[in-house]
Amino acid sequence: MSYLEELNNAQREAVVNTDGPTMIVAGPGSGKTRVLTYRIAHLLNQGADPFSILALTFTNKASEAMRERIEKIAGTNARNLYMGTFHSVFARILRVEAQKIGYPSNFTIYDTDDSRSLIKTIIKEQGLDDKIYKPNQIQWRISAVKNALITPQQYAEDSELITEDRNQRRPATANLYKIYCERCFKSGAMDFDDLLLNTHLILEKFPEVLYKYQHKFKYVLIDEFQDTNYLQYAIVKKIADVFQNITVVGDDAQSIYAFRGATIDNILNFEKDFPDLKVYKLEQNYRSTQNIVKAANELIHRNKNQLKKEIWTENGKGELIKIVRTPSDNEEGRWVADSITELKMREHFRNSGFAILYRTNAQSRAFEEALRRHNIPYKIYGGMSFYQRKEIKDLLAYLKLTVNFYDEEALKRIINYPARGIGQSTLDKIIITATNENKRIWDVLEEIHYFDVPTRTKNAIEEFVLMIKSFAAQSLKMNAYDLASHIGKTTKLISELYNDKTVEGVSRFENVQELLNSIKEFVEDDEVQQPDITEEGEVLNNDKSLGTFLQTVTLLTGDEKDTANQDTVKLMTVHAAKGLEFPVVYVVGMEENLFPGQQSLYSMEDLEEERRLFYVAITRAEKRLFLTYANTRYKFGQLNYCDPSRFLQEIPENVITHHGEMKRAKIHERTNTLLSGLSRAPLTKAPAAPSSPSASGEPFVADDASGLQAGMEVMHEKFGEGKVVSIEGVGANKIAAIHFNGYGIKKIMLKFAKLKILSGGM
DNA sequence: GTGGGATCGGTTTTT
DNA sequence: CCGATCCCAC
Repeated sequence: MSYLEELNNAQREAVVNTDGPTMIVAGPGSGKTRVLTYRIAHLLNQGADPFSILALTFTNKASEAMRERIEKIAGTNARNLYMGTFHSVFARILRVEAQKIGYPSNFTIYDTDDSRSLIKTIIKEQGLDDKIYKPNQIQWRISAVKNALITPQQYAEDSELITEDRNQRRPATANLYKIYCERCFKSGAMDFDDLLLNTHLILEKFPEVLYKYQHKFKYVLIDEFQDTNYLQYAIVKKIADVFQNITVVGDDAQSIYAFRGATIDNILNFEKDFPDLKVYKLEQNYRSTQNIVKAANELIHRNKNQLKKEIWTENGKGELIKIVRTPSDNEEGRWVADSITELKMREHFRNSGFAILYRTNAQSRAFEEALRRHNIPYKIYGGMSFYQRKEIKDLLAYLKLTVNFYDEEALKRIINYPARGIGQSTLDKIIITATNENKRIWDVLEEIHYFDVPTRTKNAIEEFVLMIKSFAAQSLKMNAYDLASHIGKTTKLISELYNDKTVEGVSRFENVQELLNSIKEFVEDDEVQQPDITEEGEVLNNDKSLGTFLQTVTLLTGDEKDTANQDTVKLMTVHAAKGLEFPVVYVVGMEENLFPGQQSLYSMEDLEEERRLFYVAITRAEKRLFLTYANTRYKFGQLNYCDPSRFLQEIPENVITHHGEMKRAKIHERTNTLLSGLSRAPLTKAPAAPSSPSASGEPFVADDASGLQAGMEVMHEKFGEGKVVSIEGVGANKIAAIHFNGYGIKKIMLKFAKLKILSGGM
């Protein structure tokens, strides 16, 4: 067992004691992934059946990496592990079991966009105002209650939830939730939460199914346990109940998904639910320099909510952490690109040794531009994923509809794309008919000859139905790749893109080709995997069917290509960087209101989560760490002044060095210049109007540029004294805004010299 | 039913 | 600044 010799004592203990409930608490850089992979490999080497091992991760990236590493040690057996993200593993199980609760095994998976679109539709159908019932917020709420295992019925009877909704002036939320669930069910569709929820439901309702999986999975292992939510834990707890061979690996200090329901309670409950558990602590850090480890420790100790832990390292002190101030976001980008160039020359780092980490995806732009100008190859993770692009979703929608006629979202997307004369009003009528007769949209389409519709439209619809049915018939004879190409041709989808010679058009065309390629790969991949078989004897999950492909693809977030091996600088959010490490790390945008984000400044819990996030960010670095911030930053195309992040002050002085000091006075000078320039700037299109601020909150209309002065008076009147902390410049449509800093942030806006209070602060 | 121009509103983070 | 949406002319 040569691989065991690569481990230190604590790691080895955690690898070889494979039985019984186990918790491995592993600090950043402590070889957590290695321990987990070796533990699984060890199980296999000791003769465990790979099909009896369930290993759950959070990202596809993590599970791919782990499978590869296990394969190196334990051979091709690793391919048969039941391993993947929670969502993909449960989707696989549901493919076998979903029929028990009335879903087809070919159920569609709705991604976030599909589900939001459905919610939007429902809100409109119910005649509700989408300014009050904001689809995003409703979606968030539905997701939250699903993960708390609250059914629509329970929601409607829960006085606390009802009161909350009433206070938010959204009393119909419970009803929306109910309708949303019904519509998903009717469409044969599950959203991301449903994959968990329905798995849980089936295990609870059907003891024989529970029995089956309890005995199938003799070993259960969970990575990043601190990020599991209540529902996920409830499921694995059930499954592991018989053999009790459950291993969780995690670090409460790296819990950064509370916003989506992850809870520390799972760690505490775990100790309660499995009282005789063994705990292994991995605290030695092999990744970072002493300076970085020290900064991380001091920082995280400021959090009250934490299990006491201290990471340490035998590595050298290393370079000091460099804090960098730049005048603007663009110069921040330029500085980082310069720095990368210099380090590559002087110290021979590879491109792939660098990572630029930011808080929000929107920040990537400046770095992209600078890197491109410096001819440094880079790769951006996250942002708009490949599978969210319009052209991809369009083709996928055809495929989805072919597999599942009832998929409402897919249907709505492509019934008139490319245009075939079935417009919005026709579709509206059909949907109303379907709702009234309690049918599905597809049923109405199929029976369109019974309804009163203009002949032209009728023909168009009949032709459409016929086309989709013919695709479905062909799907039985063709493989997924041939079918997809056939569909692309028949629908003119591909030729439409091919004829578009704009830059975007060409890239869309290429994207579709890439999708076809990936389907081809999927079809030709002859990796053997033991199939799942239903009680009815149906063979599932080893086929190359379109249905399997579609379910897999929806759960894929980004490009799972082997980009890790390419020699490129990596750009990503801090969230996406979890589990990764780089010799040189730039954590950028270290500004108050950005990192920590402004929503987190008013709650202790949220601020602590931001701090854990920052902890994750800096512990990605092996040798060099740069923390940069800009004095000014564009937001919605408008200039803002920024303060350095409080987190910068939480790093001990003796491990940092500064670069690019800018005098405070100078900043104020610039602020004032802007201010005076603004008040002199003539604002066009000023409507004639009364000139006194109204107390009712009605927009106050000023007649000219003096509106700015008037605006400040309104501010004082409404909010009391405050100082101007930033000004957003006069943009394309003459917007000016003042940020006030009294208790919180107050903001007003001058628009066509019309004054409006946009947000009242906290 | 379609396409163009004006207007409004919005930024966490992921499966 | 950028995309979604609304409104209007064909």
